[in-house]
This record gives sequence, structure tokens and C-alpha cells, in this order.
Amino acid sequence: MRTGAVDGRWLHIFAASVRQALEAEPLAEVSRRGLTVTQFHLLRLVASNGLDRVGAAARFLGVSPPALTKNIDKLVRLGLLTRRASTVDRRALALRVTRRGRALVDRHDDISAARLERALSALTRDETEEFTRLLQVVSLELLKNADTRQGECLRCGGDIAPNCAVAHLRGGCPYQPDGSVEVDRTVRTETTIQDA
Amino acid sequence: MRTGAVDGRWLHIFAASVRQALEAEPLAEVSRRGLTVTQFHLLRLVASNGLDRVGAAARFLGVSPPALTKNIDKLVRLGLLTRRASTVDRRALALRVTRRGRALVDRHDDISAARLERALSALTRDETEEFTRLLQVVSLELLKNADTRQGECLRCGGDIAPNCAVAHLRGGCPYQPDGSVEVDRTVRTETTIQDA
DNA sequence: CGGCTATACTTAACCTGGTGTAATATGGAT
DNA sequence: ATCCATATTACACCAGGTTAAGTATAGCCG
Repeated sequence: MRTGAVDGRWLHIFAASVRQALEAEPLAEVSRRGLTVTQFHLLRLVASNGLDRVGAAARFLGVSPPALTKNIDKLVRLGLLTRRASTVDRRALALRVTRRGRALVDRHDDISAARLERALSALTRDETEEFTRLLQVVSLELLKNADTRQGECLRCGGDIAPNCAVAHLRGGCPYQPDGSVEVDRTVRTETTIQDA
Repeated sequence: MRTGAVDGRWLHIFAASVRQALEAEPLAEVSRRGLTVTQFHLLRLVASNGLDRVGAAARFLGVSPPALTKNIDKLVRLGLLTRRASTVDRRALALRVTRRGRALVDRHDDISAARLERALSALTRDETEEFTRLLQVVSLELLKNADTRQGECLRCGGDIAPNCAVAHLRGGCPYQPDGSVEVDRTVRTETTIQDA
């Protein structure tokens, strides 16, 4: 960091550690490197509430509709999702998770939760609460300063949190049980990387 | 998160916010989407200390040597790096950053630092210090529980920090001025994604 | 000193996940 | 009934990744 500026190193190190230890490695373990992170998040999104709008889900996950179609093809081929015609709109389709797909998501989350618990055991109860509060404050400040494409999935882990502050900031989230949100993709700013 | 388990949502949201607001968006702005995150980190690594060992740098950045060769080709073509034969070992090569390449890294870091400063202005000085301490503790705990491939770059922002705890945990880091570290790649566990 | 093994990077061929454009089918408004 | 909009998919292409092989060089050993 430049002289006199705030030291951001540990924010980046923490971000990489979370992605690596709580997302990428558990995924490699449960899928034996057969799934990418985008494919996993598609699976989890379907497991959460089903999925009836490929276009909206593509925007939410940060890829184009044709790209999502290919990933859907793969997950169906692997027996993790099923694809049916929609009963509401015959142009659309309906995706549902299979037992096997749900089991993979659950195993991933179990491994991730165990790792998190071990890591947080280094903190006291008060420190954990304070840490979560500070994470929330800084996250929301960062998101406020970011571009409108922030509508994309933040990979929060998919837990349904009533009164989620991010969903409020954005006017909705597909993980919320009361329906999905259309994401604004008119402003593209993100470079893509395999961000483990 | 499962009932009774620790709530990890904000760790993931924070990780995504940091990657998005402090890395991906500044990079999109300075490179007009012409560089991937891996290419940017290669540029920054060379800007830090030069680069004399493509193989070691490839391992550090988490790609294969042929992949790094292609990325080097692109950065040289864009006028951001120069490639020369090594004077020490004619099998190897030496990479150096150009003025233009260094300017791009500096502009990225300026944008990122400004965004970080704005975000952290929501905290008091004591809260910022406590937050950094907690980020460090939890990061190191997560890294201890992760696989040996942790030798890969954590994208800390490239600031040289004397007595860096991560470098200590790993026995070295190419960003440290006293030389690079060979990363152990015998255990592969990571799935790759553009993790902005 | 010559031969042989190891090492460094690059090339070639291939794969995968992404893109944009177009095609096809359907919905809904007029 | 017609026309415009929308949903998903097919197609062609691209870029970044991989593995295997090639070429040049380093260094060790007999």
C-alpha cells in the first residue's frame, strides 16, 4: 500500500483464504475437480428454490445465457440436475436438483462449516460477534462504492437470512424465498478470473 | 449455514466485495477489460522484483508454465513487459516491467486504495485496528487448515510487509525482497474459477 | 573431456468455459 | 390474424488453460 494509505493487505489475504479454504478446496473434495465454481453455484441456486428463468439466473451468476445453457447441460449429464419444460411458459424451462445434487451441496457445506468452526475457535464469542459486525459494515461500504453490476451473486453460502442487508441494498436476491430479482447488466465492469 | 453452526455468510460476502470493489473493478477501469486477473498479478509480480524464473512464477500464480508463457507473450505484445535472455542461465529468461506497465499497476493501486479508504472511513481508528487484527488471526487459522498448495499467491496487493506472517507460515514469498520461494505443487486441490 | 541426465522454456494439439449472433418456438398486444 | 417481444438453444469462434513433446542448456560423473 502507498505510504500513508490504509493497509489493505489483510483484506486481500483474508478474501483469498476464505475462497480457498471454504469454497475451492471443499468443492475439489466433493466433486473431484469435476465442477467449476460457477457450476457449483448454479447447482446450489437450483437446490435453494428451483430455477425457472435461465436468463435471470445467468445474469445473477455473471455469465451469458448460452454459457449457462452449457453448464446446465453438464450438470444434467452428471445427474445433479433435471431439466423439464415449464408449465407456466412453454418457451421457458424448469430446473430441479436431484438427490445426488443436493447431497453434493450438503457435503460441500458440511466440510466448509467444519473448517470455519475450527478457524473461528481461535476467537472468543465476543470477538466473533465483533468480527461479523465489522465484516458487514465494510462489505456494505464497499458495495455502495461499486458499480451497478453488484447485482451479481456474492457467493454468500446460500443460507437464507431474513432481512439480509445485501438483499435490501439491492432490492432482492434469488436466494430469498420471496422470489428472484432481475439484475441490471447494462454496466459491465468486471474482469473475470478463476477466482478460487 | 446449518442450524447451530457458525454464520459464515459475511465472510463470503466480504471476500466477494473485496475482490469486486478493490481488484476486479479497478482492473477493468485501468485495462479496459484487456487483462485478466492472472495477467495483472503477473505484471505486478514482475513490477515488484523483476522475474527470472518462469517455472517458479507459474507455480506461484497457480498456472502451468506453458500458460504463463502465453500470458507473458500477451503482456509483451501490449508493451507492458520486456523479455530478455537471462545472463545467468541461457535456458532461462528475464522479465522486466516497462514504464507503461508500472503506470498501469500504480493506477490500479491508486483506485483501489481510494476505494478502501472510503470504505474504512465508516470505522473508527480503534475499529480499523481491531478489524485488521481479527482478519489476520482468522486468515492464518484458515491457511493452517488448508492444503499444502497454499503456497500460491494470495493476492495481498503486493505491498512489501517486513515480517509478513503469511511469508513466515510458508517459508518465503516472491514479493519479499530477499528472494522467491519454490511452491510445492505436489498436492492439487484447487478448482479454478474466475474469482473476481 | 565426453557422455548422459536433468532442467528451463516454448511449441503443438487439445479442452473447456466463455462470447455474440442467429434460429426456433412461444406469449401477448393490437 | 399479425406483429413484436421474449426464452432458450445452436452455431461459430475466442482465450486461457492443460499435457506431451521439442529444443537448448547446465552440470555431474566416470
